[in-house]
Amino acid sequence: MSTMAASARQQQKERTREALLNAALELSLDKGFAQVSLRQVSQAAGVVPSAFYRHFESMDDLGLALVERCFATLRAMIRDAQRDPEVFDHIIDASAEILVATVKGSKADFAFVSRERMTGSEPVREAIKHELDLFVSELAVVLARLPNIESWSSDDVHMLARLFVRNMQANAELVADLPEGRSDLEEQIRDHARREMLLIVLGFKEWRST
Amino acid sequence: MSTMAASARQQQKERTREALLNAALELSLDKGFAQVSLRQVSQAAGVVPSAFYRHFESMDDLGLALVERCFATLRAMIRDAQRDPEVFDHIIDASAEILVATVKGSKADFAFVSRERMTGSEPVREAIKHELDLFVSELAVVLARLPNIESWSSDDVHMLARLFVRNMQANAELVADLPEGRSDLEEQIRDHARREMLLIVLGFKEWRST
DNA sequence: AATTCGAGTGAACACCTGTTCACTAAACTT
DNA sequence: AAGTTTAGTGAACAGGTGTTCACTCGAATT
Repeated sequence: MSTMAASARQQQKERTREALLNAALELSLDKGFAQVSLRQVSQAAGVVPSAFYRHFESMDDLGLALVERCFATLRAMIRDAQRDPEVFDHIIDASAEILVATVKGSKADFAFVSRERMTGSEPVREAIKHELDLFVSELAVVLARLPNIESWSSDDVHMLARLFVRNMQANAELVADLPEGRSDLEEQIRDHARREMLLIVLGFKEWRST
Repeated sequence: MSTMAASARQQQKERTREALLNAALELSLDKGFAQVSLRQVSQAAGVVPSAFYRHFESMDDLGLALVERCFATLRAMIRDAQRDPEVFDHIIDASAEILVATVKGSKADFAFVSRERMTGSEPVREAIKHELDLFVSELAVVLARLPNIESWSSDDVHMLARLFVRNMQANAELVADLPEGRSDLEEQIRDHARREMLLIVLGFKEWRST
C-alpha cells in the first residue's frame, strides 16, 4: 500500500502475518483474546508454533497490532461520515445509520475493541484507551464545524464528543453480539441510538441557554 | 444471617468458601477473572486444589457466586440512595456523590462486574447482563416517584434509567481504576458525572415539551 | 552459478493446568 | 463411647502451554 515493493517473499510473509492476525481475531470471538494461546493461533493460521516468532515476539505484541488494525476501521468510518453530505443536515439520523452499518460490517473488530478495552493485557488496554481518546478529539473537530455547533466553546464540544463516543461504544456492543438476520432488533438499536443522540443535543441546547 | 444455625463445621466451611471468593476477586484484579486458575485461587485461599470442589464445582460456578455477591453491593447502594432525603431535592448532586463514594468503597466488586460483563464465560456474562437489566428496572421505579418525573410515560422513565445506568457504568469504570489518593481526579469525575446527568435530564425536558 | 538469507519445520524442554482418588482426622450423630 | 459424615490432604494423571534450537530448502543477492 505505502511501499509498493512486494518481493514475493515479503509478500508471502505478509500473507501469513495477516493469517495470524485473522486467526487471533476469530479465535478471540468466543472466549476473549486473553484465552487464545500462541499455539492455537499458529495452528489456525496453518503454521508451526515456532514460526509465530518470525512475525510477533509475543501474543501481547500481536494484540497491539490487532488494536491498530481495528482502529483503522473506526477512522475510515469517521472519514466517510465527514464526506457524506447528509451529515450536515441530519447529523443524528446519518450518524445512527452509519454507526449501525459500519459495526455490522466489522463485527469482529468492534467486538475485539469493546472486549479487550477492559480485559486485555495492560499494554493492549492502554493502547485502546489512547486510541479512544484520540477518536474523541477527532470527532470533536468534526462536530465543531457543524452549523449549529460552531459557536460552542471547545470544552462543550469536547464533552459532546465524549458523550457521543460513549453512546457509540454502548450501541456498538449491542450490534456486535446481535444474532444474524434480526433486522428488526437492528432497527430498534438504530432507533434507540438516534433518540439518545437527539436527547444529548437537546440537553446541550438547554444547558447552554441557561 | 438468614439461617442462624452455624454448627462450627458449617461455620468453618463458610469461612474457607469466602476465602476462595475473596482470593478469586483479588487475583482477578490485574489479569481478569478468566486468567485466574483454580489452583491459584486454592493456594491463595490456603487450601489444596482438590478441596476447591467441596465448595464449587468449577471456576464458572465460583464466578456466578461472585456476580451475585457484587450485585448485593449495588443493590445496597440504590436502597441507601432511596432513604437519603437529599435525593428528593437534589437528585443529580446526591447521585453523583453516592456513586463515587460507593464505587470507591467497593472498587474490586465494580471492577469485576465492569470487566467480566464483556469477557466472562458465557454464563457469567449472561448473569451480569440480567442483573444489570434488573438494576435498570429498579432504578426506573425509584425515578418514577420523583417530583418532576412522576408525570412521565413509563417508556421515557425507562430510557432515562438506561441512560443513567450507562453513565454510572462508565464513571464506575473510571473510579475503579483510579490511582490511590488522587482526590482531585475523583472530584473531576464527580463533576463530569453531575454535568452529564444534568444534561440528560435537561434533554428530556426539552424532548418531552416538543 | 555459487552464496547468503530467512520463513517455516519438528522435536524437545520445563512448567502449569483441571480432575481423580484413596486417605486422614476432627466434628457431628446415634 | 462407638460410629458416621465430611472438609481438607497429597500424590498421581493426561494434556496443554511458551520457548529453545538445530534444521531445511526455496527465494534473493552476489
